Amino acid sequence: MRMSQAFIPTLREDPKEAEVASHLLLLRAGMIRKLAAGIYSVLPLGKRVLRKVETIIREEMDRAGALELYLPAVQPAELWEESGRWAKYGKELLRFQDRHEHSFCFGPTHEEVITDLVRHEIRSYRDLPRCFYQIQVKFRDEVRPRFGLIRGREFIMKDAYSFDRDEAGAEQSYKLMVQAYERIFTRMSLDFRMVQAEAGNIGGNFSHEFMALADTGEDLILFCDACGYSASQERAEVGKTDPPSAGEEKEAPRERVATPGQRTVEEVCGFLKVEPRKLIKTLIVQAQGEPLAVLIRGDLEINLNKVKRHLQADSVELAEPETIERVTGAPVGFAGPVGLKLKILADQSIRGIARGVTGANAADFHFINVKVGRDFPEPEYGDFRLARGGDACGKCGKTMREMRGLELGHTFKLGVKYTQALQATYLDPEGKETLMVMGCYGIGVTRALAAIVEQSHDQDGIIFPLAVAPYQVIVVPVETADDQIREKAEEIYQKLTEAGLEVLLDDRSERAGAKFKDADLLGIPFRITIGKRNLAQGRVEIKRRGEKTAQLEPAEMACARITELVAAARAAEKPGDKTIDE
RNA sequence: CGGGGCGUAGCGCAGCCUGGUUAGCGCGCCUGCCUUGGGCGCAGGAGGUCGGCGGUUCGAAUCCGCCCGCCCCGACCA
Repeated sequence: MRMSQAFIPTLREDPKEAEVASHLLLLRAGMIRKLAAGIYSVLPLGKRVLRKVETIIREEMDRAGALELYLPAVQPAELWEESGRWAKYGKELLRFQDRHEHSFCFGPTHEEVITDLVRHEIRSYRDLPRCFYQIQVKFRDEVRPRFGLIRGREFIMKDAYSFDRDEAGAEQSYKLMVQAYERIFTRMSLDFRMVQAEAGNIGGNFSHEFMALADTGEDLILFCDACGYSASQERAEVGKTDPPSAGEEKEAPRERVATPGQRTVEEVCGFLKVEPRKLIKTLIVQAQGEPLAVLIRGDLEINLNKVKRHLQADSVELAEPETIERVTGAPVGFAGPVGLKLKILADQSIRGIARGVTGANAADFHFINVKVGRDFPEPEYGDFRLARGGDACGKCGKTMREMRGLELGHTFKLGVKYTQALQATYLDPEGKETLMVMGCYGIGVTRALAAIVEQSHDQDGIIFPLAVAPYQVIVVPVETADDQIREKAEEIYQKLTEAGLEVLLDDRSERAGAKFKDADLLGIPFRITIGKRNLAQGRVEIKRRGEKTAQLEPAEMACARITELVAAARAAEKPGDKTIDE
């Protein structure tokens, strides 16, 4: 492609709306433009990259035996009512009506539609297993779209759905997808980790996230270097830690002290001059409407997912102030376990506290010197805390590290959640109606593009991995007015293109500096520079984007050399088959 | 939804507090010359509902009210 014919509106200055690298550089490189909050146009250069990302995904999904199809983006409300999600999904679901006043939504995901299709079309065990996928635009009306393509409202997603005869088959399908995912992200040269995850809105009983490591990532991931355990913060289990104060301090009689207006951990600690870790924080939660108390050390945060899992409840949320007042007899901020007539769960962190501080279940009063087991019965212990770096690993007890991550993909073992709701059954060999067992697997395609840029850029712009670069080579004639230079550039451009490479020829009559700046900004992996002095000696310059120095090559060797370099770089990016089978 | 910030030319900004000819600057864009190894120089030029509506005033980009949009933090979330 000749740059004079292309449409690559690069920006010299930073658009003020962009703060993170991927957003900024994709805008500056002329790959995307914003239409509205969280809604972007993808320009030709960006589209080329996106297509490459999609191609990698297609190749690996096909290799895993998944079948590509295309499902409607506009979906009838009835289907969502059948699965129960019309009521449950909330405001993220964009709903609207057609001219007949029938309700529809713009699909944020496609479990309902695919399950509907499959229940009508698959009747026999002979037709199973099957895995379908599509690459398509989704819409989720996010509360807060941000960071450009990282969290858009409209975005492109690859979603796949597997249907199996039984749990064992579903596990096999899941494994296949996980392997495909590892190959996909490896081929994109992404630095990623697969972590255990919470299933969230999609549901199901088992799930992993694929996280690109990035400081701008919105999620925290926890790792254990010792045993390899890795999980999202929402999910990460924390091992038993030593009792924080047992043995250190003698017990003392419990006392009721006035703490007027001191509600938060911070306030109470300031007022009573104690460390947050001496506090026993008492949270009133509701599990399916049923109130109960959860205790946790004052310096820690609770993870309601863990409470939910422990109780095997469908929903667990913090109680409303009215409920708290009703069950504790005190306004918010003064709840405590002493004398509380509720089921009490406790995080391991409060085990053995001998002189703790708790609310007194009375306005403006706290207890000090509270001893667990003496002043209130030993509660039901569990792991309910939000994991942080430095916490003990839930598997081996060694210390975990935390890192920021950007969710690229999410895999779920759904079980029969949707097949049951929509009655997707098949006849087994004995002629018995049986529910299909389902899995679903998503990849944020547009987000993957953002993640690649996030992980691979420098001061000057993007550094695209070869596999997804919009063009592999950019040919830069330094003086377009010079016939010799122009002709040589033209010749190299033609030859490389004929050799099957994707080449951009900067035939604009810009100055060298401007061309170099743009070439760097766009992140094209290889640059061939043709200048007067070198050409006089029959040489041209070859430079790899991201490397400081360039190599001089005889002009007639340039094409062969580039072809060689591209092939070598391509090979280096390929996933080794070995790394996949762990 | 809570907190903070912003909306003036394609992009980045000044002007607003303290109302007053024709609303400025840099970059980009167009024309010409010059130049050509890291966004060069010179000359000329085009481009504006000052986010919208309403109000105050002789007069509003500027003051007041309402609304809309965007960005950041938080809550939330695949």
